[in-house]
Amino acid sequence: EKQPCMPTHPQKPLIIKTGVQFTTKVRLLVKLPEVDYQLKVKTTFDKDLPPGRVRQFFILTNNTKVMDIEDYSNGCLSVEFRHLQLKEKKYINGTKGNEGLLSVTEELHSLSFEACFTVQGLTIDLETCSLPLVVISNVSQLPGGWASVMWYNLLTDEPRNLAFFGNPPRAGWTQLSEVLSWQFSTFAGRGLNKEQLAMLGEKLLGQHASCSDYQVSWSKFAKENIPGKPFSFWMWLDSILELIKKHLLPVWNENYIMGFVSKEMERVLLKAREPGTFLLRFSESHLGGITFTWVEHGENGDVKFNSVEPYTKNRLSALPFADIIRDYKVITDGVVPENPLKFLYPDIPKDEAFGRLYNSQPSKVHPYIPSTLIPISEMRSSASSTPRSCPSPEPPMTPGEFDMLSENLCFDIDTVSSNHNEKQT
Amino acid sequence: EKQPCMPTHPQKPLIIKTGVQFTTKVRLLVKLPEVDYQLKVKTTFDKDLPPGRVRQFFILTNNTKVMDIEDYSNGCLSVEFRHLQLKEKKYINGTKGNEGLLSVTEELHSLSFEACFTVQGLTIDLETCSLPLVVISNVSQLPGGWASVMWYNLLTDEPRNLAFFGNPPRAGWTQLSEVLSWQFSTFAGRGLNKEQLAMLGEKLLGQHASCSDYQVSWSKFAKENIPGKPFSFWMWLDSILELIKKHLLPVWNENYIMGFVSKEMERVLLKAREPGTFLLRFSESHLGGITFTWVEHGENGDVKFNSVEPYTKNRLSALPFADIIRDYKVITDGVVPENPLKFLYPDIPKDEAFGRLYNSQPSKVHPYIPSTLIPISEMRSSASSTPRSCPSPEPPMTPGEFDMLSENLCFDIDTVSSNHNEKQT
DNA sequence: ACAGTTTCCCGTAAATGC
DNA sequence: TGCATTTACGGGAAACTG
Repeated sequence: EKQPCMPTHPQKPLIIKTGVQFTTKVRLLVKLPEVDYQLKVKTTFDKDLPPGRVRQFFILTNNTKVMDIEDYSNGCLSVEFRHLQLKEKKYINGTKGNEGLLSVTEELHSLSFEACFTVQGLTIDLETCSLPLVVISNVSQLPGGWASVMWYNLLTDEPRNLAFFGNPPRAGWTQLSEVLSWQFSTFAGRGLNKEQLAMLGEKLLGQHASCSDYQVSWSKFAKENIPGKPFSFWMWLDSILELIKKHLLPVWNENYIMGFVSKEMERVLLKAREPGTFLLRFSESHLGGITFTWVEHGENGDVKFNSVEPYTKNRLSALPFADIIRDYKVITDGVVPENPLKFLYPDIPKDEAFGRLYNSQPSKVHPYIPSTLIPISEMRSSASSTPRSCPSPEPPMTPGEFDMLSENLCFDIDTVSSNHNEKQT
Repeated sequence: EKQPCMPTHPQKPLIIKTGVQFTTKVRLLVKLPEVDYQLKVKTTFDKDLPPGRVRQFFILTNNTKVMDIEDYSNGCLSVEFRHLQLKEKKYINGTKGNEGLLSVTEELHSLSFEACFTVQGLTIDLETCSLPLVVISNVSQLPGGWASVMWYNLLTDEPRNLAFFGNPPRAGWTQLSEVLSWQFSTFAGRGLNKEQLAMLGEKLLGQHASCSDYQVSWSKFAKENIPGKPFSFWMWLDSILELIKKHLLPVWNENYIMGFVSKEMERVLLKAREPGTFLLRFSESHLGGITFTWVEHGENGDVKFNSVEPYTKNRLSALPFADIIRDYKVITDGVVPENPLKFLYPDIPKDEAFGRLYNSQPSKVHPYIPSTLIPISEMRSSASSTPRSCPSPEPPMTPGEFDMLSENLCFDIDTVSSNHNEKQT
């Protein structure tokens, strides 16, 4: 009879952090014949949960409230609990929650609502409970918790299977990829296209990607590390989602970030384009990084690809990404800085694509000269001995002003580790 | 008989933040004849403080402990309270603490210790209490609280005058300047020299600075805003101290930051030096900023001074200050970037002074090209029409790549507001 | 409306537990 | 010892409260 709405973390329902306030609301779906007395509702966390195996929590703050008539709806009774807060139960005896089998973000909990009332001499007990909840103690556990919520909702319709992660089912790639795209459309405003999803599928499934609908295990999705990397597939993907949310929203929504593209595909795409054509791609080797790769032609006709060291949230909070693209310079042999980025793949002039997104920061602090940061890469001219385009008589750059690149890299070489994700579609 | 040690905030004793743990220790200075029973000590916060006028706090956690023999000292009894935590008492009736007269950082509180024991049928009560304490609820109040602690310690020897800020005495500039220098030597490792203190004195006292020992009021020191600025003298000075602690420690300790020097004095000093001579100075107009000013000679023999927009903690956490000095470039008319900083005042070659402090960040992320940020200012050539030093046939900087400075400033002009701090020593 | 003050809580670092 | 998890709390921002 009741329909429990759910507690919230910022935009992530069903995840509750200990010590942080959350809100929940219950509505009585039947109208009561007599409402001449107060109907109290009590919420209990982890009710009837047997001790052992998992942690248990309780509601720190006031957990009883009186139902009231909703003014805006059709007059049914409802109650909203606010400022609820969770704390872990500590056991005196040895039984410590979370015994190794499941990680804390795989533990499922629940919030129960109880009410008892009497109508015409008849005592009626009402009880209902929430969908499974994940309890975390630090925001660093939010990605793991959200992975659990996604997997549960994707793969079961049961309202309360708290043992779900004892033996979690696999997910078909088709349905999983849909969920992944939803994440991006929900949290970043634009979902993933076929090509992007294909790259993710390959990364996750390796050679099985060609199968019509390979089943992905929970472990492969969120628990095992990607071979050769210290993070799981979902951790990696979520770090990118966070990067977009905080630093790349307009660029992402304009569809200027190809993002998920293998290094091989990147080359195939750029090879035939004008020199100075670049594309934007998320780092596969580090969490939450974005890089650009551009193509150059040496005078002996060979094609060179360069990728800049990925920008992470720290760098991007010092300088917005569009400004990085606008101002990026390469200095070769300490001579003349030049911006190698000319056309966004396939052939959009850089300023045409990013012009509206540049942050013109005039910063009129009167007696001072405005100053801004500029991203620069320094390279030695390669073995192919590029001639100096402007051998100025007195070099404007003092030699030794920068630490020289210890090595010049003309070709972008894949890491040597044997991961499954270096295939080409 | 007891000697109370004091609770701590990071390096700032006598200031306690609500909800944050603190520690205190009491020692019994006389040896007891019989110690065959446990001697309990109880701590009470704001004991005997009459309600009204000021906020009152209490200790949330366990406040009673048994004294123990100190193993390392001469066997006297002592007890250390850890994990103490403060919370404000809320009154049901209208009496709300802090009634307008004093700001919360001027309220003085105290921590009391009580013990009661019986020797040979004689009951003895022991009680002692701490020096006055300031209670804050957010770190943003720490500077204000520390100002109070300094003023109290500077101007009274009373152990417990909680009404001190009801009518705070003035401080002689001589003793105050000593305290200010101590702040820098304690928290930044190097104190202030005569010239720096003279500039501060002038800033605080205006024309009175010449008086042999002008008295500074508490209000002028920490409460009133500096004329024309939205912050008090101490807030300004403390913001600089924080900037040094977090971002400028080595540079400050090498004595490379003149820091406190008026804009007039700056010019006098730089005027006679080589072009490219620069000095480092803290911003007077903004909290926690540092700038450099360098001198240039126009070809018509005139002397020009340029000051860069001050760097604040945000910028400095993107790029360390020494690297800013190393890499700073000025672009005139979008042509050729040049670093105008050559000699640290009076005549130390830049790299000789700062060489050891540069952060060479090779950042060997293999397949990528390292990238770093560089601070740049862009200027139009001035009305005196500086000829282009290198009119390259194909300008390497694309025109319009930066937002142009709306105005070129040859002379650094003081703000027009009538503050007292624009005098010359 | 507003300024002084407190609360809230993310995100990093440190502590803790296993 | 190392990893998983929790605790601590600075710091920015929102909420509070006269």
